Formats: sequence, C-alpha cells, structure tokens
Amino acid sequence: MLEFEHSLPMMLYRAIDTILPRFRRIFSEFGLTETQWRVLRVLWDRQSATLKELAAATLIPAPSLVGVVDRLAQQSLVERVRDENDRRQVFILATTKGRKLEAQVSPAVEDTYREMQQSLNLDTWQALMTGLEALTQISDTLDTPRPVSPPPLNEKS
Amino acid sequence: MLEFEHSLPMMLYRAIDTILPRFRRIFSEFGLTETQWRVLRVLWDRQSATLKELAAATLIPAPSLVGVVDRLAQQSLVERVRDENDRRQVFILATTKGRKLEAQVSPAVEDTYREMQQSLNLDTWQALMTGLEALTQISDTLDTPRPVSPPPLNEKS
DNA sequence: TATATATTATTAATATGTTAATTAAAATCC
DNA sequence: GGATTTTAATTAACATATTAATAATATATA
Repeated sequence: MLEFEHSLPMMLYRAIDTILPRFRRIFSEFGLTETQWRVLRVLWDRQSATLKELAAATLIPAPSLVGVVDRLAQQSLVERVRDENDRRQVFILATTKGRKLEAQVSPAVEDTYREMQQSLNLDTWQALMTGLEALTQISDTLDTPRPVSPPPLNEKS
Repeated sequence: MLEFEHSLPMMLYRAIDTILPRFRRIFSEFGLTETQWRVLRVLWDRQSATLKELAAATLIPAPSLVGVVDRLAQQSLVERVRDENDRRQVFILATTKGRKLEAQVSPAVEDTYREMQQSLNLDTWQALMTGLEALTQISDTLDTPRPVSPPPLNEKS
C-alpha cells in the first residue's frame, strides 16, 4: 500500500495535483482551461505552429487538440490557416485578441511559478529537474520495443 | 519556448507520458484501464475502502471514481456495500474474481517497474523521489490560500 | 504514370478530469 | 427535539485523454 502510493507514477500524479490547481485558478479567471492556456502559451512564442507541432510542444494529444483549437477559435483567440504548400497541414496562430491575453495572464502565472520555485530548496529543485530530465530519456533505453529487427551490424549503408 | 517546455509542470507531464504507456499496455491486455487498475491495486492490499478513502489512495477524484467503480462492478470485479453504521458511506471491495486478477496482472507490472527503476542511476532515482516528496509538501508553505480570514476591515456593505 | 504506402488532420467511441450542484444522512447547535 | 450545518456519495455539464478508424493529400515505388 505504502509501496503503491509512493511508486513513481503515483508520486508524479501527486506532484501534479499539488502544483497545478494554483495555476488553474489563474487561468479560469481569464476564462481559460489549462490546455487552452498551454496552446496560447506556445503561440505567444512563435508566429504559428501546425497542429502536429502544437501537439508536440504542449503534450496535448492531437485528437484532443482539435477540440481545444475549436474552442479557442470560437472565442476568436486563434485561427486556422491551411498550408497551401502541403494541404494536409494546418497552421494555428494567435489572433490579436489572443495575443493581448498574454500581458493579462502571464504576470500572475510567472509570479506563482517563482513562488513555487522558491518554496523548494535550490538543490532539491535542481535534483528534481535533473531526475525528470533523465526519466524522459529512458525511453531510449527501454522503449526499444524489443529487438524489433536486428539492425546491429552494418549501422551505415 | 524552451522555458515553457522545460517548466516543472511540463516536465512532470512529459515524465508521465514517458513511463505510463508501458504499464497501460499491460493493463489493456487484461481489459483494464489505468484507473481501473489503480482501484483494484488498492483493494488487493486492503479488505475494503470507502469511496473517499479510495479517492485519496488512488488520486482519482471522487466524481470520476463513481463511474470507475460502476464499470468495475459491471465486470463483477468489485462490489458496493452500504455502511450500516453510517449510511452516507459506501464500502468498495474486490470480489473473488477481482482478487484473482492480481496474480495475473501484478507480475508483469512489477517486472516493468523494476526495469524502469534499473534504467535510471540509483542516485538519480533517489534524488527524483526526494524531490517529488518535497514538492508534494510545499502546499503547506504555499497553499495557504491567501489570508482568507481578515477581509480588509469592512470596506462597505 | 498508376498504384501502393505514408503522413496530417480529423472523427468516433468510450473513459476520465474538473467544478458546481444535489441528495441523503449524520453531527451540531439552540 | 427540531432547525442548522457538515459530510459522503452522487449527478450534471463540459472539457480532455485514449485508441482506433477515416479522409485528404503527399510521397515512394514498380
């Protein structure tokens, strides 16, 4: 029981449950959900992004992202522009209205982020980030979904 | 952008996205979702739990848990028993069928957990767990939701 | 070039998360 | 003892996650 409740996955979930509500309170003051904010947050930093790029940057799965962008578009915060070079792709970009939100929302978000950061010992913070970084790269060690094909020898051709 | 994608919340989400799919593959082999497995996992360790206790142990919000337990009950894996001493409460307990699943599912889950653990440096693992532990306790430092009490001396009524 | 294959976005179906409201039962207060 | 307030579970409404399938377009290949 202690075993389970202190397993790595549960510790990660608990960490998220601990820190995210503080941010969501801010988002909701501006009529945004957390995922909607994440999309805008990325678009504030880059002129546009395809749906696929947006999914990678926000970690929102593409099927969910379709709906998130729909609702942001309904609020006139973003718009879709079909890529004419490759008509499979769609560019998403923030509207002027969407961009104006940044100055409204970001200060409180950054304040909260700093508070959170400062409530942790600096060494603890860095060890945590280093550990998370390492964890996200074990996929290379593990995810190799069993020797699918033995391409060992002859690495180049 | 790098700033955002390497923020603590995004690092936590990325960590979960990295390690959970491996476990979900196992669960689905037995017709279980991740949350369904979490409920069973707790009930395998204790004879019963009220919905509230189950929510705390699994980190599944109570409103979601109602549906999760519904579906587990439909599969005859758990059952509800009203507490006769306090009829507001409901005990959830695993059925015989539900208990038999443990021997089927747990070995693969534990194998995968060990693989994951061993793919990380031991120091890194411990620093990560320590950091997560510390993070889940900053609520005491921060969560104090602003001095709710003293509403600025009677501004007007 | 016609066909097969791969890629991007989207839809579909089901399960869960999030917040607020509701119901029933207990505990508290007068 | 009856009104009030809490508490546990549930419902409701909306948004998102997960997995599989589909449509449209692009690329590769024979």
